[in-house]
Amino acid sequence: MDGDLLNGLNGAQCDAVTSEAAVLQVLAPPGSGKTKTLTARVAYLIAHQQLKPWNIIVCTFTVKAASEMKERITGFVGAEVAKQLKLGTFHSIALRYLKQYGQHIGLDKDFGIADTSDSKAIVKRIIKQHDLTIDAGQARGRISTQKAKGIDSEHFLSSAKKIEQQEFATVYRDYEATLKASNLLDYDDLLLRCGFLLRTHPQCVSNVEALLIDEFQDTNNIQYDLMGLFAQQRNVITIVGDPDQSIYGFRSAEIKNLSRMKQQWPDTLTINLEENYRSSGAILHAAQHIIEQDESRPPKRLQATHSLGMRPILRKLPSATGEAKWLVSEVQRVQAMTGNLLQPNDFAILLRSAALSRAIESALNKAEVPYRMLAGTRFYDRAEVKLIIDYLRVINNPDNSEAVERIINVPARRVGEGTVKSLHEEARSQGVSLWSLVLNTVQGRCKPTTRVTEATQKGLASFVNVILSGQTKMADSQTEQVALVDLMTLVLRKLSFEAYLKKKYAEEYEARWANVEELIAQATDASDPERLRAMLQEDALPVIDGLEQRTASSVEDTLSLFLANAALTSSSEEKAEREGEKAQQLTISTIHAAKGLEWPVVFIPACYDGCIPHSRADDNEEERRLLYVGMTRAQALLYLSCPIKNTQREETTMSTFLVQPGVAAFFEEHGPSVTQPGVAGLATTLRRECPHQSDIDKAKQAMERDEDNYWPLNGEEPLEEVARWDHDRGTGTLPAFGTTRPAAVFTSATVSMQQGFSIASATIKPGFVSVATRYEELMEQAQLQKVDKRAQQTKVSLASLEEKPKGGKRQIEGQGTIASFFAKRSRLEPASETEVPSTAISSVRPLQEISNLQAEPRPRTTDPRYIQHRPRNAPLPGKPKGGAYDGPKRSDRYISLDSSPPEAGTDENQTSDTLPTSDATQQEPPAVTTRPAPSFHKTSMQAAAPQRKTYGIKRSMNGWSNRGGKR
DNA sequence: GATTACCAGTTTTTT
DNA sequence: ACTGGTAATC
Repeated sequence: MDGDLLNGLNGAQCDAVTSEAAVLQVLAPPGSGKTKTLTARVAYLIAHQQLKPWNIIVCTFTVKAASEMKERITGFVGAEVAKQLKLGTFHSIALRYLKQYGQHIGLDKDFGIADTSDSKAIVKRIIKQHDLTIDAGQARGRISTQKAKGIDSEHFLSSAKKIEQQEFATVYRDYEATLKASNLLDYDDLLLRCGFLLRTHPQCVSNVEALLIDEFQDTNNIQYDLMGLFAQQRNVITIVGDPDQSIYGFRSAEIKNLSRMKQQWPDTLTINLEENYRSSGAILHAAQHIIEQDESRPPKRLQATHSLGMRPILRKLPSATGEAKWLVSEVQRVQAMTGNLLQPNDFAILLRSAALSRAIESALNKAEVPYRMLAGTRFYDRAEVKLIIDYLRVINNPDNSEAVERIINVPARRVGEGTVKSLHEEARSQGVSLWSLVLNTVQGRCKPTTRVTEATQKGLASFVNVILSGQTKMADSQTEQVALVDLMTLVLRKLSFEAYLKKKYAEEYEARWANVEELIAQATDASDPERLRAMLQEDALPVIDGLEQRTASSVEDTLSLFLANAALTSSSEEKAEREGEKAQQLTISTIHAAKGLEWPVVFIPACYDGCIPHSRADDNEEERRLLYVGMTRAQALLYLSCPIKNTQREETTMSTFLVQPGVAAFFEEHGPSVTQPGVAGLATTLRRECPHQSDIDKAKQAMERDEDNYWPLNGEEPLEEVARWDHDRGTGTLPAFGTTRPAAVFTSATVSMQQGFSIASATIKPGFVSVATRYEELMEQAQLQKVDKRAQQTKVSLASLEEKPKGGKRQIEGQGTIASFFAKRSRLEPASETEVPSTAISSVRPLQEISNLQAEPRPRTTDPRYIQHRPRNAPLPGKPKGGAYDGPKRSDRYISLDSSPPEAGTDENQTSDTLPTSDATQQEPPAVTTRPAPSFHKTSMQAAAPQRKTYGIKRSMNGWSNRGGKR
């Protein structure tokens, strides 16, 4: 037994699993087997301490973490036992307690859950009603924060002084009143009320023998309280967490809870896990370097167990679209060059915000790379599903005015916004719900002051009819057997829902209807008495003597349970995941949603200031941790990239986290050359079988290029793109280089690999180098570069400090950053046997200082293979110097399409302040000077260019929200 | 004449 | 998906 359980665990993990300590903290960095340890401990508690699974509570923060945890525990103890555990998100566990014991604190058993849209609508209405000036979104956030801190609306009211606070107090109070009137609890209420229940009725948790919490660094104060309350009987608590991965501060997570826990239970045992089993050494070192920028953070050990592997990549690209194209080409290249060792499933693209997916989706679609969205819009939030759910909610509880308002005119019934507002207001002043006013109007019992046209009256009647027949059906269920699914089909039929979808979504209709079918399937599932019993049992809390417990009996109960679960789950995702296993597809996700997961290859695009760190974030440390979390998802290959222009075509500055001293040393500036030993190293890191050389060769054949050498390193447009621009417009006479130029060969090379170690030279390093030695080297190298760069760095950061406000004359700052970034680059020269960066730097330096007439501190990589890709580095023969070259920095001054380049004088004046240089032209590499003049119009063209390229994909569709269940 | 329906442009992260 | 503006409609 022990053998099985502890198999494959290291010493520290074993200690954690078998610890006799009552209160245990396991602090574990990414990839150290945190979840594995937690699941093994659950199994251990059951097997060795004879705890009953139904007396164990396991809490996670996200739905995905919960299902992952369940899966892994099932692996240990089998499905039967796993099912008996009380496992779920904090919210779902709180929900179970409230559904089953809520009557003890005066909670109606049919309470619904106010989801985000409900609370938003309520707050908005209150603000409008009182003519307040505060922002609805902000107010909502503040309500949540106040609740999380445990300050209720009354308490807040008494302490409010300023007008602005008074306003907020009003909103808060009315919001609470509205929830109460509609019999709703919001997300925070679930936790708060559960806390209240357990405080006043500790018997509810008298059975609990152990509590385990995953990702503890994300707990907020209420959740912390709940922890103590859940465990109040025996105080047996195990938590795992990592302060470095705390990324939910916006949800009031408190890292301090870790130390608070130690104070509350002084005998808390802390075990640190230090070994990372996930990522290659190079990835880990880079991530570690970034997280250590936070100086307030206590130093922590993180031991790599894998070999160094390939250095992460930090790539510059011209634009979001360019970045997306490059990204896709790298996916394809790496896949081919590794002889299909890597499949689409092995790639993930992690984003700071979901909206960034657009360009990437286009590129993936165009290249026909299959992909899926992880945690896009939750299933129950998809418009068509939500609509049906809302109908059911109203049938279940017509006093939910927010839900009524959302569905009253969908499908269109000629009941417009104005009418609804007015009716709502009237209902409020009469002290009745919107529904009863509408009902009375339709049935002729009252005449509203609101003007209602004949058509509108008819529309209202048909709405009332749907709801009433639904309610009748439910009432019938007392006498005959009516299932949940019957109710749903009734609603669908009454609404002619299929026809409605067809009309509204046209060609997208199928995917929409598929979602509805999925919903029907779920309802069918819940309607099957057998399945229903199983589900209820799984949710059921153990019966406790002398404590009254409610259980679902009627359809009504089933419905309200179903709806409550719908508000908390994203259950179709499991299904999507299962399907996802069959079909190979790449993953796109937000970094937040990717927490706890891992992939062999990870891309993190859009690494610029304003995105990471996000411009609206108020805690930059948290943003840094977010980047850290993203980076540590990668097992073997990590790509960060930064378009030099954002989606609004403004110039960007690379993320502050990535321009800090020493960072550049950890990255390559382009994708790796994948060699045979490199593939072997990858295979080792991923613990997979190495593909045959013949497979690699075969895959290579199909590739247009086998190196990441199409996009210039400095982030400018590739020559071919520029040529195409000109050609399309009929003004250019290119191309100087064929579009199918043979791929360049990395002679002086960079990331060649041997036995999993990256070596900065093509010269293959003989013999074995220990991880430790390599690490030393790397650190030394970083150190050297740090010293070397201090000077430039100060310059740059000063510049960027000054330029904090956006807009204006960005170019100086931007160029400074770019220049310094490239100045840091050192490994492009063939290094000596033992890679000594400082040498490399000095050998590169002279060339870097060369500048052309433009006086642009453009990066000067010495690598000849890139020279031909830098069309716009040279002064343009016989033409004014501004032109095509000054794209980004002038973009704000060119709005319309302008075919003549800017006056030379202006440009010179402007740039000469920054960096006066003279003789650069002569030293320009020959390859460049022979190149014909490219476009002058890039900047203005871009500004005037059609807003979007659609690539034949409907752009109206925000894939993020729709893709989830389809295909 | 007022309302409703449709179209175009922008979006932090999650229960 | 949400907002705000304009065209179409009772």
